Order: sequence, then C-alpha cells, then structure tokens
Amino acid sequence: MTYYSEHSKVWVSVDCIVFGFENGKLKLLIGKRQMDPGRGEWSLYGGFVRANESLEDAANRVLYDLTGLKKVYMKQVGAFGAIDRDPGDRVISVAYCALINVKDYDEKIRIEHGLEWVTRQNLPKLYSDHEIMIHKAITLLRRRINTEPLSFNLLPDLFTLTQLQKVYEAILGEEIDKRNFRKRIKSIDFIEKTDLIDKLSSKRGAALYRFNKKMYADDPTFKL
Amino acid sequence: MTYYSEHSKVWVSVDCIVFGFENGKLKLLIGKRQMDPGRGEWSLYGGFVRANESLEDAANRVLYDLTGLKKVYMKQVGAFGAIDRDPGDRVISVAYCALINVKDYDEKIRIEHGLEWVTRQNLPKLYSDHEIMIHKAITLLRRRINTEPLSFNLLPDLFTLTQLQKVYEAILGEEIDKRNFRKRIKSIDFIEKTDLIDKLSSKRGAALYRFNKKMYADDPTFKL
DNA sequence: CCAAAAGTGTTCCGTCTACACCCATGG
DNA sequence: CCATGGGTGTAGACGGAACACTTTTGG
Repeated sequence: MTYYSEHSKVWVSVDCIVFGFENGKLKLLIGKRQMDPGRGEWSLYGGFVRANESLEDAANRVLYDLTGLKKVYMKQVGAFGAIDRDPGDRVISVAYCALINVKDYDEKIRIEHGLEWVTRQNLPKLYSDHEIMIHKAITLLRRRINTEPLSFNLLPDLFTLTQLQKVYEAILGEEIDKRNFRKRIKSIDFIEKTDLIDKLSSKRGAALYRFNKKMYADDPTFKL
Repeated sequence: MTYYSEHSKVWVSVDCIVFGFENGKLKLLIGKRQMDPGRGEWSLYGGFVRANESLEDAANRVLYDLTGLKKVYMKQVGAFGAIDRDPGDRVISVAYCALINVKDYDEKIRIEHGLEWVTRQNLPKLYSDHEIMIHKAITLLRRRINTEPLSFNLLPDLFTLTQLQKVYEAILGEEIDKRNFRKRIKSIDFIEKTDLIDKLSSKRGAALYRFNKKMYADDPTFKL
C-alpha cells in the first residue's frame, strides 16, 4: 500500500560536522571524497539515510564508521535542500554537529579514512555547501555554549580551567579574562575540583576539574 | 547518469507552523487532514517536496497555497526523521516556522481550507509528530526574540506599544513590566513613533509605532 | 634563577528590576 | 463621572568588565 506514490522521492543524506579541540584550537575533521562526484575534493563525512533508520541513527552510524565512537554529543544543524547543491543528483542533506574529545579518537581510524583535523582558519574550499553547514554549526555552538554544557564534550573527563577557558575562547572567537572566567566557574556547582593535579601543561601544575553529570541532571540550569 | 542508484530514496515533505497574533494571543493555524492516512486528524499544513524545488521553495509554495501570502518571514525549525513518524509510509519532514500578520490573511482562503486559529492552550492532539515540531518552533522563537526583530512580523505595519508588548508576553509566556518595556523600546532607534493615533483599542488613543527596516539594515544590532 | 603557566579580589559602572500614579476620552 | 487603557521616573540591587601581582617549579 503506497499512499504517496504520485509524489517523487529524493535521496537524503546526513553530513557530520565533527569538532575537536587540540592544542588550544578548535578543529574540524574533514577528508577528501573517495567517490564520484567530487572525488578528491575536501569534504565533510556523510552518508545516505537508509530506509530502516531514522535521521539520528544515520548520523550516528556515519559518525561511528568514522571514529569508532558511540554516544557522542550530537545536534542537528539543519536540512540543506537547494536543488543543485549536490553535483551528482538531487540530494537533500541533514547536517549534524558532533563534539568529540580528540583523545578518544583512535588515530589509526583517522588515517585509514584519510581524514585530517584542520582549524577553521586553515579550512580549504569544501565540496558542495559544506562550508555553509560549518558556518551554521558554529553559529549554533556560539548561541548555545553559554546556556548548555557543550564544552565538556570537547575535553577529557578531567580538565584544567585553562583548557576549559580555551574551549570557550575558541568557540566564541574572543579572549576572556581569566579571573572573571574562574569566578563564574566557581559559582557552578557541577564543575567539581578534584584532588588531582595536571603536571603536563605547566611546571607548577594545575588542578583538574570534572563535569559532574548527576549533579547537572538534578538541576539542569546552566549560565556562564 | 545516476551516481547514487544503489541507495534508497525517501519522500520528503515540509510542514508549516504558522503563527499569528490576535486579541493579545499567539495562535497557530491548523486544519483537519483531508487525505489518508490520518484523514480527519488535526494537523499542520504540509506538502511534499518536488524534484524541481528547494526546501525553501516548497515551504513557500505550501504557505502560499494556504494563505495567498508571499515573502513571509520563515525559518527552518529542523528535520524530523523517525522511521515511523508518518503512519502512511517513510516520510522525512522539514518543519518551517512562519510568522504572519493575521490581518493580511484573507479569511476566505482560511475557510476554504477548513483551517482554524487556535491558541497553544487549546491545541488538540495533532497528527504524527506535529506537536513536537510546534514545541521546537516555540523554543526557537523564545531563544531569538530578544536578538532578532521577529516580533514585527506578527503585527501590522503600524502598531501600538501595548500590542508589541503583548507579542513578547505571548511568546515568552510571562508578563513584562510596562514601564521597563517601554524604556527599552525607546532606546531602539529603528522602532519609530509616528504621528498617528490608534483609537480602536482605547478611548484615549495610543501612539502608533513602526519598524523602520532601512534603519535596521544600517545597523542590524538588536537587543531587547 | 628565570621562564611559564597557575592562581587570586576589588572597584566601578551600567543594566535590570521593582514599583504607583496621573492622563485623556468615550460612553 | 467613571471605567478603560495610555503614558511616565526613580532608587536600589545585581551582575559584568576592567585590572596586576604573587606562586610554584622544571630546566
């Protein structure tokens, strides 16, 4: 039984905008297309939505293929549907933005897929409308970083306040006063100081903090 | 030439969440489905995306069918892609949120289509995931009403400050202090007072204001 | 001993909030 | 003349922004 047979179907894909944070910089995961059309062009990683999976499932599958990671923080950025956005044929794509901790990502998988971490400044020209997707994703992150606990997804479980501040600076694209930032952090209960000290980033050592998910779930107010 | 033939296509539709403002209340335009599946259920108005039109074009076409209006303020709310969201078959839908001035809307067309303006409080159970779409649309409006000049789209060209305040209250779902509101409005250059007086809403009469688009375009900062 | 990053408080200023009364008019 | 909605100002609280020096330690 087909209700809608008089209408035409289209291909639907998902594209993953994968953000990572490394050496104090926000980076994007991109690769060269290994198929036609557009073979060899820099591109986000994507895939077609299958008949038996939801959009979220498709995005998670693509991301899993790409990184071996599950349960990654992911948000829909939007649907992109210009008629000729894809040079191959009519394809509507739904972009998803993922935030991952680079340390969780097995380098071997990255290299197998021929992927690179690049900063926004060093972004090459990308396939199709992928640059627009990225732009929209960053706008979304900027809008939300002060009202949702996004930033922790880009860091290891234990992080220093300087690292956290760098994440904010990278996303917002502006410098933040260290004392004001730390003052605000102190007023947030679910960012816990641990007894552990990080000795890698400085001689003196920096206290390690942790995002307490349970505490946040109890009172999911966030304002930074 | 088909690059993607090994993948499966799906139906893609757009659904329009149409907001209007009447008698101090935010209202939604809904109707009873006139086709199977779900015939007779309350629903948003939607339509399938055609091969030769972009998502935006499809949304505009559907809205035009519905209201006779063009150049309406419209924003994408997101793509909805659960496998069984549509009882008829697999359909991915992209929701768009439109803000219209009820006065511009020809009642005849509304009645022809069997549509009703209903407040959020009086919303019946809706077809498929349309309630989720509406919820997401309102969240989006709330997030943006203080940083984008949305509100004017719900009002006539000339409006009183009380009307404008009611729009804010309706979207935010909370009361606002009249004096504080008016103080903030005064500090916004592109909300111009005119010499005209509205005598319909009160005996004394209220000054009519106007949103000056050119002035806003010159300095598109908005903060209320 | 010095370079490099960690850590820490105070003051000022502008913004938001709370709050109550008079005005003009049509009926 | 009164009911109805229009219009106005101020004081206190609060939060954000600016700002510089001391501490620790590995090399």
